Amino acid sequence: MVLTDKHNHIIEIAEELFATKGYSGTSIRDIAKAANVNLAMVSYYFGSKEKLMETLFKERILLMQLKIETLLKNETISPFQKVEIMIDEYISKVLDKQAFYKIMLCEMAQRKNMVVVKFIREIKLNYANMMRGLVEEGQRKKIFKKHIDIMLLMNTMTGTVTQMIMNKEVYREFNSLKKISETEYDQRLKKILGDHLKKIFKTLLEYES
Amino acid sequence: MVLTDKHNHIIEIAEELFATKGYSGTSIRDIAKAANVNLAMVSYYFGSKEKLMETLFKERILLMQLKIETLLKNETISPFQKVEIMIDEYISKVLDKQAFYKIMLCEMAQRKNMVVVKFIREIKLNYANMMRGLVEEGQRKKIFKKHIDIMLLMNTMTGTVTQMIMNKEVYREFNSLKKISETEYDQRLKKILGDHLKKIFKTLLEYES
DNA sequence: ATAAAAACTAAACATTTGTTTGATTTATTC
DNA sequence: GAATAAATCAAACAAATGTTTAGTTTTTAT
Repeated sequence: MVLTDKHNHIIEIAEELFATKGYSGTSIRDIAKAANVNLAMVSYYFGSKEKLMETLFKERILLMQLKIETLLKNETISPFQKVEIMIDEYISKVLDKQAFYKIMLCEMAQRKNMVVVKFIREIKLNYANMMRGLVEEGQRKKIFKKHIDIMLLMNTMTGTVTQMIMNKEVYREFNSLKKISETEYDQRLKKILGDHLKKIFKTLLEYES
Repeated sequence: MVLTDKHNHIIEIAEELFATKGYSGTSIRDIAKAANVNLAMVSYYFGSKEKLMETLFKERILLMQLKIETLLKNETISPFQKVEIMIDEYISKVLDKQAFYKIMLCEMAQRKNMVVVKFIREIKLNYANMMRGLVEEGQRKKIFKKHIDIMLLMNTMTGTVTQMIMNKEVYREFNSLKKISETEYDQRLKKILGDHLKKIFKTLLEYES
């Protein structure tokens, strides 16, 4: 299925609405109105609401994949530096596609659409396998500890980032950051999260020196 | 509003359905059928679907509050031991009410019902303030570092636990734990999460010795 | 320029939705 | 035990839902 500009436009609108109102809470009429297209066009383009959701996931999944094959082979960078790069890349991706991440989170809880569940599984395994590659390299070089629970580590990363995005308002209020703009806050968040997660990963991965 | 056994029964059924199908994805007919009561009874008892959701939150919020006032005053326990107790208590609560946590997570993303949003804010602030009490004690006693980002720390805790619950299947497959039962897995999870989070909190809170 | 295909539209379709009604049964009160 | 209140029920209600239809306009290909 080749996606035109119109396809992508509808997908983007749907993404925003699904994130804020949920999949079931968003009607095709909502999407059509917000996207400024005729009601029938959504079914015409995607077949059904369900298929629209699946297409959305199929599209976004590509953007979400961590691509660090070349990074893995690079011998001039230390294993932990690679981990740091991976963390930064992950944070950037999520901050860039916050709406999609919210949808993914809800769909993870409510395993209703099996196609979607499969996609999420795919992302999770991609992350974990990527991480496994990095960890094993560090272990071979005797820099990283043995017996690392890779997926637990990944879940600390994804969970922390997710919670910080979901709890923006409370965080900003708790830390008196109400004044700064959303984009400036996101910029700060990137740094805060990066530093925080790198510190955690360092202590859990590297041998004490 | 005094809740009878019938109220609580409907709430429990609704909790399970909301968690697996989402609020909008669950109809009053679904709830009535699963709870084995007449369709009209749900509106009769709670007024509306929305009010049912709000009652559910009002009920669960009480169970979720971390109660460590007495713990805080206890002078025979070290600050970090108190943190450990708080972590364990949190994990127990979440594992005990997984369905509710899933609902909370989705409602956090889709801030549709303002009453619910207010309740979630309340929980978050309760956690953060509790933690602040613990951290400040440790800082006064020169055991904990200065400049702790309390809510970031809390979000690492809540996020890690949430992700481990949401990704059970993937985690079990990735670690070849398909054989063991759900309850046995939850038991293991409790220990794994506890150890993991305590290690993280230790390095982020305490001065290196 | 014309025929065929694709894009688009308004209207209609059958279900499903949350909620209410009005009647009936059960429980409580005096 | 009669009167009142509460609980329960089947049925009905209007509104909203996803999808389809049948007709129109626009684009493409020859």
